[in-house]
Parts: sequence; C-alpha cells; structure tokens
Amino acid sequence: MFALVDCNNFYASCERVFRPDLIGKPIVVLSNNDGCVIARSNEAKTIGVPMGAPAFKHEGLFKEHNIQVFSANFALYGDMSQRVMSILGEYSPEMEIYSIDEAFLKLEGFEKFNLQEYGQQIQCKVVKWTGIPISVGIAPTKALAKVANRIAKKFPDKTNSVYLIDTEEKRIKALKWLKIEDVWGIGWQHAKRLKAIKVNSAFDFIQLNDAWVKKNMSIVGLRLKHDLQGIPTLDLETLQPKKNIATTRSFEKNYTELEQLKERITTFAVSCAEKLRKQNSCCNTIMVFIHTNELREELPQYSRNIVVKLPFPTNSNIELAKFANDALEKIFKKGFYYKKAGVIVMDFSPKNIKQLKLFENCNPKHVPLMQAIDKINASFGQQKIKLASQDLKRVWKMKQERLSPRYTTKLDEIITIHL
DNA sequence: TCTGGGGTCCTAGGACCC
DNA sequence: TCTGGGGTCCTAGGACCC
Repeated sequence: MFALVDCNNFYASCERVFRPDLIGKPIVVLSNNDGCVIARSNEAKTIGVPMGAPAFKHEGLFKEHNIQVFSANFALYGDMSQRVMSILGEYSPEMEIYSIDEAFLKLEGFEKFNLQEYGQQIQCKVVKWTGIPISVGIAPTKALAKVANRIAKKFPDKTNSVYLIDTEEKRIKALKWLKIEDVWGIGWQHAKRLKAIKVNSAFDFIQLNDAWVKKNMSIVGLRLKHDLQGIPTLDLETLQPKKNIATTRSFEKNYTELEQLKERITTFAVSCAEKLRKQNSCCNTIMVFIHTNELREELPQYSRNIVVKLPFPTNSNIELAKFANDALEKIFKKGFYYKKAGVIVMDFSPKNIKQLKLFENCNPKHVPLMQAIDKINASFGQQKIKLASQDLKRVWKMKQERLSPRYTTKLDEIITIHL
C-alpha cells in the first residue's frame, strides 16, 4: 500500500501556525511581487477567492471580507516543510518527497497494521508537532492514494482526514465520484478531449481501451490508467539531482535599458551558479530569456530566448554571469518595455569530471574563490558578497508589502510570546 | 532506370505537476 | 498601476551515421 500525505492549504496553514488569532479566519498568500493568489485557507475558498487570482483585481473582496493577505514567505514554508517531512520519515522506511507539501510513503510489510489507525497517528503527530493540518490517503497504488487523499480532504469530518481504499467496492465508488479533470495526471487539455468523448469521471477513463489511451495520451496516460485500475505501475521515485535549474523573475516595473537587464541577468546567473554548486554540478548549456508584459496587449511585444553551449562546464558565478550577459546582448532590442527575464542552466556534468580542452577552460582559481564566497554568504547571510555588476545598493526589490517574519529561520524574527 | 535497412542523437513543442 | 516560479517526461521529425 501507498500513503499520500498532503498538507492542507500549506502556505496559508504555515502563516496561521504563528498567528493563532487567525484560526477560522480567511487567509490568502500571494506569489512573488504580490502578484497572484497562490494559497487560500478554507474560509477564503468559501468566500470565492479563485486560485491564481491577480491580487489587484480582488482588493475589494479582500477588504469586504476582512481577508488576511500575506506575501509569499518561502523561507518559512521551506523550513516548515522540512519539519513535516522529518516526522513523516519516521512512519515508513521508504518515502518520496513529492513536493513542498506532499509525500508518498510506501507501506510494504504493513499487512498486520490497521492502516486507518496508522494514518490517524501520522495525522495527529504532524498537527501536534508542527501545527500543520494534513490529509492522508492510503491505497494499493500511488494514483489511487491520490484519489483517497482527495476524499479525505473533501470530507474531513466523515473520514477524520484519513481515507483508505482497500476494497474493490471502495475503489469503484471513489473513481465514479472523481471528476475526470480532478484526476492526478489529467490536465486541462486531456480533460477537454476526454469530456468530448463522454469520459466524465475517473471510472469512465479506466473503461477506455489501452490502445486508445496509449495513442492519444502516450505511455504516461497508459501508466496512469493501470495505476487507477489497481495495478501498481508507478513506484516511489528516489531523489535525483536536478536536470535543469532556473532563476526567473517578473519585475515590479518595466525595464527599458540594457544596463538594467544586465544587472538582473547577472544576479539570476549567480543564483543559478549557487544552486549548481549545492548539488555538485557544472552546466554545459545556458538559456537566457527576456520578454515584455504579454498581458498589456496595447504595448509592442517582444519575447526571445537564446540557448548557448558553453565552451567548458562551469558553476562559477563569474563565468556564468559573463556567458549570460553575452547571450543577453544578442537578444536585447531597444524600444521595448521588459517585464520578465530569466536564466536557465542545463546539460549538467559532475563537477569533478571535466574534459580538459587545449585552448579554452574554466579558470581553476574560481573553485576556491566560489567556496570562499559560499562560506561567507552562508555565515553572514545571503548575498553579502556579490559581483560588482550586481545590484550593490539593492535598488531592485520585489514587491512584498505583507511579508510575515521568518519565524523559524532567522533569530531576529523569532516569535515572541507575551505572558 | 533503378534507390534499403537499421540505428543514434538532438531539438522543439506539448503535456503535465506543485 | 498592479497578473508567479520552478520543475519533469514524452513524442515526432530532422540530421546524421554505417
């Protein structure tokens, strides 16, 4: 059996842990730049705040219902996630951390256990130790565990937030209940096509023949079908080093000058380099992109990306910044209002294996230099040491008007209790 | 005049997830 | 005035190899 543990309204719940006065009140969390709604408490969902809603369009609704609005505080959410995951890890020798707020546990050899009770134990401990409410779905396959989890979340009172699919009857009933667009792995496009041929539920989906599914939805769709039929097809996935790493941002205002974009691209490249060093990789290829605001149709639009093969693998701030800036110059055009840019690094090789080239090579001096920079930035706070071409005065700031303190990762911002 | 068979690698685009 | 960020996998088709 597999268990899928999912934190309820994770970001909103994290905020509420440190603001118990907000229990029972509506909360939303916004994306970077205070752009869109990316998390909602149940109360906010009930009021009708849509997922992904642009904040500026809903200010009225927020005020009217006294909805508490938070800027995204990823330092807090990341740390809370680790706490939850470390507890979950105690409940099975095999765990897959699927996302910041979800994990699969493999329950092999648990035949003698009462899994309903076991799920309840997990649920109680996570709430008690972290304050984060969770839902648990348990079933013979991963896709069915997802379904079970959905039921637990939808009917918390009836299920005590733990639902078990352990009989054929329950499986069929659950699949008939689940709408096709809510099936894990069925996105917007496939849902549309499936509904067009009268496939409206997960149950309808598993009635399709394999050949059709394979032809129209590829092997991925077919695996999903089998998993939903109760044939274990998807197994836990072990943590793999990343294959791509990206740092991309929207700007709080439009940029028009090459120099402004250069500063951003340099900072993004440095951030990618840091992430590369964390997983002991070097990259062989980078992509740089810039584009104008697609939502402002009245303005002239421009959007381009460029992929550059590097002459040698590197994870040096200095080298990546240089290659990224050279790339930027190739695609930059004057006369546009740029709203977003990013750097993506790919095609990795392990940092130790380097093909030595006769004429071009990474600068070996950068290795100890980067180690020193990482060490200093680790002890004195992020970005204490920067390249001169980065924004030294921190002119660039994300819009974060309603940021909560980093309660758990910054001593100055630790929670205070008034007795 | 006739024009095989079997591969690999790369890329762009499409689909999906949180 | 203001609309997020970061990933994965699969397939088809073209270039190229022998």
